[in-house]
Amino acid sequence: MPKAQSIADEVRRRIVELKWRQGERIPDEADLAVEFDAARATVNKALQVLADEGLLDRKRRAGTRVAINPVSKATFSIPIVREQVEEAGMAYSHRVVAQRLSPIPAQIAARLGLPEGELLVHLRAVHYADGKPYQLEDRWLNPRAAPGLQQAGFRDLNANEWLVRNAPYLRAEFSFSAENADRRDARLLQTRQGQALLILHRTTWNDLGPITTVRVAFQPGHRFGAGEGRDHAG
Amino acid sequence: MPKAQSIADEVRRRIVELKWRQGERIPDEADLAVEFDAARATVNKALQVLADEGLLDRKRRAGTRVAINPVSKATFSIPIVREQVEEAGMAYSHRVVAQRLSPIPAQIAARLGLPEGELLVHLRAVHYADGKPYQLEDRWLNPRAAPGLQQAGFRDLNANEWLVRNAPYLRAEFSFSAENADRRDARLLQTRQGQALLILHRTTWNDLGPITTVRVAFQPGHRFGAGEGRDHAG
DNA sequence: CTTCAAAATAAGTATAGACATATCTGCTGT
DNA sequence: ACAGCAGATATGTCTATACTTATTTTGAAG
Repeated sequence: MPKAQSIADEVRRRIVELKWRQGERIPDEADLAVEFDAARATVNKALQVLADEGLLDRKRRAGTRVAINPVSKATFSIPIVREQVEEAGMAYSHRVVAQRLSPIPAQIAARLGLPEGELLVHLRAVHYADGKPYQLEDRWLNPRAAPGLQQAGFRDLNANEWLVRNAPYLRAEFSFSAENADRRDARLLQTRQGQALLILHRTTWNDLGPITTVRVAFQPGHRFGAGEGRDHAG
Repeated sequence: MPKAQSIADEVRRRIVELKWRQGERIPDEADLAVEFDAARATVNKALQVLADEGLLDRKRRAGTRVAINPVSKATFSIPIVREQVEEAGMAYSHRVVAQRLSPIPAQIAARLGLPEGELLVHLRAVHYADGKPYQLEDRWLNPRAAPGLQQAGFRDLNANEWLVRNAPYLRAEFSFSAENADRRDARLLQTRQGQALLILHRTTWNDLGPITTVRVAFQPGHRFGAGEGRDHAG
């Protein structure tokens, strides 16, 4: 095991076992280097890891303190829905329900930071697993931030897959909420009106501007998990 | 701006602008060190950052490639609800609805990795903002993993706050789902039965075992956001 | 042509040394 | 008492060097 990592583990252990308490100052890098018989750079690396994890707060001259409230990093992948379904051993299919160039409403404009009424591609599609609705996408696409999108053809484009493979992004925003299924949601997901649905809003940007924003409505009962250090799907 | 960071930014730019495409091999550390006039250690640090972000896949001898699978990291903190409410300029209050030592049902046992029937503290509480229900907690606490919990007294304990301040954890798991409010949810959140509720399940562990698992039901309409990512696509 | 071992390679890790920079502490003079 | 400056100090960053380790390539032996 790498030395830096074993130092990080030991420091983590001391924090979890309350040997070093929240808000308390811990020995400086030089002292720890002596204690662990390592170079200062190695101790520095270990402590930086813990600071990234949110366990330590570090400030020049002021030293290193145990963070007051720890932060958890969860990892989301933006999955290719087809692969996700197939990995679960089910047959994937996909249907584009609607698709046209359309002026964006105020709410979407605000989310994207574009002027209201700008023309973007509006796409509604359903992903199926073994013929049953799996998730429902309501998506706006900005061809200006994703050159090549026009050529990809919109007729039966699987936007999710095309974007994952062709449009790297610099920034993303996620939010979760819950909504009662309206008439359309219920019809497309083949469930009853009023059914509680987990809704994920996701927007991505690159240096040319917003790429896409999407509202994903999951199949009733779906659980979206995120555990520390693990890759998870959605 | 630190050199390592500007190298990372430049590499990121080349990926986003498709100069280096997915799956493609990028120059090795030594070559990049020459190009950017830096030591190899500095280039290494920059590329490690990008690999952590999920943008690059690195393997000894095989070199560094642009990652195929997009991964986005979002950071959750476990908030102190009281502070969250007060920061929004509202008055916080809190009510413990039920609380007793109770054998855990199978579902909770499975989630915690403990034997069914083990005695844990079961707690139900409501957090209020300006007198209106803000969120509803249904929590199981393991005193064995959080010594001092007994002394903290369960009568009107704000478990959320006590835990954040006194029980650092090593691992956490989150999941989101949506549920229609049942009778009890509706009563405690002062909403109608059937209302779609965003549900967060959260479990934390330290080296002594599971600390707590909690089901949080948010006020109707609540949106749980997580921003900041940096990778691929859609 | 196959198998397997040795060589080459690129990343992984650690080190000592140096300098930069933020910020805390204490001193100084008014 | 107080403002402001000077030093001290802990972390931030970079470099050159060395050695380690996983993996691919090569090439020799069967």
